[in-house]
Amino acid sequence: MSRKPMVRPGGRSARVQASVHTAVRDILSERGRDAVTVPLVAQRAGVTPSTIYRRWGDLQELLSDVAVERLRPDTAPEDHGDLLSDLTAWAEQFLDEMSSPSGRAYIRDALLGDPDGSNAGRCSAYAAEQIDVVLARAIGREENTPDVETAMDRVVAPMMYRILFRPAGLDAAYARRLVTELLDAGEEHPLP
Amino acid sequence: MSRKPMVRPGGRSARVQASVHTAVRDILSERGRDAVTVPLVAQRAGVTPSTIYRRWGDLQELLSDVAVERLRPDTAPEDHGDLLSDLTAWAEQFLDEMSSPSGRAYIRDALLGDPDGSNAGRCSAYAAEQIDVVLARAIGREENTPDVETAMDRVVAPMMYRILFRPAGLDAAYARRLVTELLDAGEEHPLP
DNA sequence: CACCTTAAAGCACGGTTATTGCGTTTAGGT
DNA sequence: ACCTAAACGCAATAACCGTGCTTTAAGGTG
Repeated sequence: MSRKPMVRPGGRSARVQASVHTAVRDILSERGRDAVTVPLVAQRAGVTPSTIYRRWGDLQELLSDVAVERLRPDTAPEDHGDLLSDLTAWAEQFLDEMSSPSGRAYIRDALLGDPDGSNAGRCSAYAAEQIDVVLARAIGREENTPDVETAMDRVVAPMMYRILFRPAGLDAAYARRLVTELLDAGEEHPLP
Repeated sequence: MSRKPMVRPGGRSARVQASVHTAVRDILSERGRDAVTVPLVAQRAGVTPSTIYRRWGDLQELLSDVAVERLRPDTAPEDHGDLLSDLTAWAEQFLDEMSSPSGRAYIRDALLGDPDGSNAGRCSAYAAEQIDVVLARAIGREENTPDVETAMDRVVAPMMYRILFRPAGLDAAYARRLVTELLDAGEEHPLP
């Protein structure tokens, strides 16, 4: 019996996908979000609009797809020797990238064309993965280490909430304070 | 000298605004988000499309406007006699309302048509206001009480983050746990 | 109370976009 | 080298978005 090919990752398909993605990013950076339209993306990518509708089905799904790829961290968190330094540096960089106007726009796009929540879930998984690397290092150093869920609740969630709902008055000091409070709380219940 | 009338709140304008808002809510609940379009809303509201463009300028701004009004709490938090009960009850109700499919949709709409972030800021202000009422009661009872910012970071932000980015596995127990952890942390540094 | 000013709503139209049917190309397997 | 079907290109259609101009009526004035 023959295997069913569910998707064609090679050759023309891959070329079209890459071309469309870069076209979307270019238009976003050059003319802003409102200028991104299917015919324009298609023209810039050297593709017909119908191709985009067949592959992505919707402009918002395409934007969400591009946004998630854009928000994926391209490098592992740096190692500064201890948990406090590692988490602080990561949180500062995260807040800096995400709170920029383009960062907020990408987050909103990722949330938008996402009926089942899988794209937004992928964004959250990226952050959890990065934090997990940092925490695993700390465990290796036998430091007192919170778990990933607590770190997400105490550090990532407050930053993201403020980025989305209260974008005024966000700075690196806020990120540092969240990390400090997370680790201080852990210190009060030291492991035996 | 004469005062400049900046806006006309009475008579026809108010009638049109109410009619358009209810039309949007009806279409949202009957046919879903994708069916909401300016001509359809206009037809249902007994209004011409140009009126909507003049007043709101954009479909997303209209949706954002309706969403914010829908998310405004219509009643003060109930008084259960102590801070733990009050905050727990409020958090459970908040999570229940916001994590529903329609709640998530309204939140996304409020975030969307919102270039300057004022609508999203209003949503956050609603929650802060409700929490402030609860905390003010607790202070009146001379209970040990965290401040509003801490409560937002520890309770509201984690719930909202999970609603938006990780909608699976959310229940009242999570809300209770967040409130308990917030108040337990405060108990460790009792006021003199 | 009648008049005046002007914000707000209605009307009609042009331009652009979203969307689908059908034929052609080409990737992946036999 | 051939075959199948997945993916793409072309073209046409219907719907929507957005705007200039006209008409209505809200709120103030003499």
